[in-house]
Amino acid sequence: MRYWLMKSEPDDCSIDDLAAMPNQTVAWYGVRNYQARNLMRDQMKVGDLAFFYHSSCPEPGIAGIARIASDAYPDATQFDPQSRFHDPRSRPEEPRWLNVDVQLVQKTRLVSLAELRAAPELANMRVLARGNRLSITPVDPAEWAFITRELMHLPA
DNA sequence: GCCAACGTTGGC
DNA sequence: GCCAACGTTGGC
Repeated sequence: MRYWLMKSEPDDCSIDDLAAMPNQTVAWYGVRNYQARNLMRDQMKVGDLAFFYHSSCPEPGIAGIARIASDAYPDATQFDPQSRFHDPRSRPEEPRWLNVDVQLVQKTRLVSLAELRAAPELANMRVLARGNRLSITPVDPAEWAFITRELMHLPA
């Protein structure tokens, strides 16, 4: 089992939006970066856990925990001309973009980006690396354990 | 709104 | 295949 961090703009889909979805599950649509797509396609497995991260907002940080709830499958928005994620170069017989489904495990207190940066234990965390722009990054088990136990105060 | 950093595009 | 120009991300 692997751990992940997935960025979402709360204006688009916040942790509370996720909680309000049927089954508390949402398709992680809109990924238009090949590295992030490949991680979903090749590395993610149903049952993996992910930090749900709020980005591009007044208080960036981890807002909850989610579970990968499906394998990767074609992202419907790429074929929707009304969608801002529409990709006219993608063909239904050979879809370019994929998404997984993500299900809420629990909302947590907001662990801010500043807190993450301040922890020496997280110095090598991928999402904190200089210039990182990937919206989906792997999280080491030790980093996961540190954040959930020491910052979120969840039982091990 | 600024801007650093990185990804993508497209001419050659 | 190179690489300059352009677009996007995302914190501040």
